[in-house]
Amino acid sequence: MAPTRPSSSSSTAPAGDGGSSRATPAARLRVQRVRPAYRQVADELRAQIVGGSLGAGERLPNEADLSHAFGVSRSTVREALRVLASQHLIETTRGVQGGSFVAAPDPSRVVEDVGGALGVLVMTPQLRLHDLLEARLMLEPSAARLAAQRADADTVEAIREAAGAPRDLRDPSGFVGHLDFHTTVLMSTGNLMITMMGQPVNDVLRTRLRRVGVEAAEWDRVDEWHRVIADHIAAGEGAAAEEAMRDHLIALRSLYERDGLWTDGPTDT
Amino acid sequence: MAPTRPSSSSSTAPAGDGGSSRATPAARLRVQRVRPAYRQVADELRAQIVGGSLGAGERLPNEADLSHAFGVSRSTVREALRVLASQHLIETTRGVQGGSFVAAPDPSRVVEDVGGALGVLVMTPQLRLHDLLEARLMLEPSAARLAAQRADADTVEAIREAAGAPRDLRDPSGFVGHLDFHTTVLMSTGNLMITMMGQPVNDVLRTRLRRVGVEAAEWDRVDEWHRVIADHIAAGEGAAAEEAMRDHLIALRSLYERDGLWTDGPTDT
DNA sequence: TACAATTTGTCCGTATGTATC
DNA sequence: TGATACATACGGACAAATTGT
Repeated sequence: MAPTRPSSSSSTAPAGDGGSSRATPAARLRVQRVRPAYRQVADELRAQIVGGSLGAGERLPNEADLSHAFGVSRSTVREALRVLASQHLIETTRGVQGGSFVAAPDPSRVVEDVGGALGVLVMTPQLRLHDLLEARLMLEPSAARLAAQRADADTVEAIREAAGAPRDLRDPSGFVGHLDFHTTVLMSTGNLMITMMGQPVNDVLRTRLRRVGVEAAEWDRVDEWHRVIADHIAAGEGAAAEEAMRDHLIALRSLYERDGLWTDGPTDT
Repeated sequence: MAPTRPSSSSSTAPAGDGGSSRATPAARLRVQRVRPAYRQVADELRAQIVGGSLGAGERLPNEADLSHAFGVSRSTVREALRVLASQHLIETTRGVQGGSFVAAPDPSRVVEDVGGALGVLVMTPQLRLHDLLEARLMLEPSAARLAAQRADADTVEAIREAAGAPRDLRDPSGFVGHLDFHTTVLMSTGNLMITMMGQPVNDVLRTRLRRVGVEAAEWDRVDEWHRVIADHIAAGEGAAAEEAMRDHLIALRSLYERDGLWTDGPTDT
């Protein structure tokens, strides 16, 4: 609470009073560019949020009060709030009872953001399809082993459902169902960090990979592999599950890396 | 180019013209909350960027033109631009020749963002220290094996330097140097995706973990382990590097999980 | 059902800082 | 030394959404 001014130790001369007196000649050396006011406000509020001074669910002062407290205009406060909102640190609603509230940490939003960032990075010289598949090949076999060691009745059922759900291969949801098996395995480790590592890759593959050119028989083999892996996990056979997942991903990799499996943009094509 | 209006098919009645005519009674059922104009503008521009319609380095129209093109005010455009800038999709500079430019995809920014998001997630019931260490234990041994298989002269030198750099244990930079070895191993895989998976964890451990209570002799053993791993990687002994890294991380885990190694906030305490 | 209160959303006009030429 | 073109910031006003009376 009680937000402090962004800079300006003098209380009689609010920072950013339309036009102010900053512009000291020392700044001409371009040692460092002044950070805009909206950034300073955003940084200050972010520090209060991540520092625990503002707890999850807590309500921020309204925009008018914030603008007065920071000595900036309401427009500037709003730009700062937009930054925080786009980082999922606050959520804003309208109306009486509305306002800006500190958002609860949400892993799924992190996964979404990373997936989005991956979408613009992938297919550049820096990040190729092969890198994604190789990274997945590093994580998911170990995840399958861990899942086998820890699976209880509920997770086993979820994995079996993800592996065995019947689907029409011509239906787009079929492809989604396919990768949802891998997602389920990640989550079955009971380790959120492992899910957050692996899921963005799966998301990018799901949204940017074409299904054209893949024979139905190949998809049947994918299904069969999933069932085998699910059986190993259900039986608690960690080493076997790891091996089966590795073999499966290697086969998938050669399937994916055939030409024409990529789209330029999202799946709309 | 040629951005379209956010909604409002009628060209004679710009959306958000101070007061407008929307407010159809059908909306009273709260089927869906209307998205604010700044959000629609941001989404439209984002679609143009990720869709390739606006290439990296390309310049967006200035704020006045954008406000005219979208039929909204400059303030609304600015809020949209703040959202895109905070997602590292654009960069804005002032002055003539300035403006908003489509940013080049930058993996390091993704790593920073994920690290920041991890910082607010960690130490909640959803994500514990043990999860981070376990996830690292899954990734880095395999990464060490891959690094050994691929290391050329330059990367070997970098790894040796990260492992053998002398440091004062009482100096904070010593701790940084310690985890930089693990970062170097990740990067030595030549696979950016693996680095992006593992580095945020290392960042969080570096910024939020205390060094107090750790004996100097234990740090010496950490150094020794790093040297052993570096030797295996330099010799191209993948299996040995993987084993050594695994043993090292297991030992580190028991070291980290002792009481009192966590700080509530960033390292300032 | 109607009305009031509160808060965000959006607009406009204006002024200033900043970088380039 | 200007002149230009851009982002940055201000302040005030009104519209829209939500909740309560």
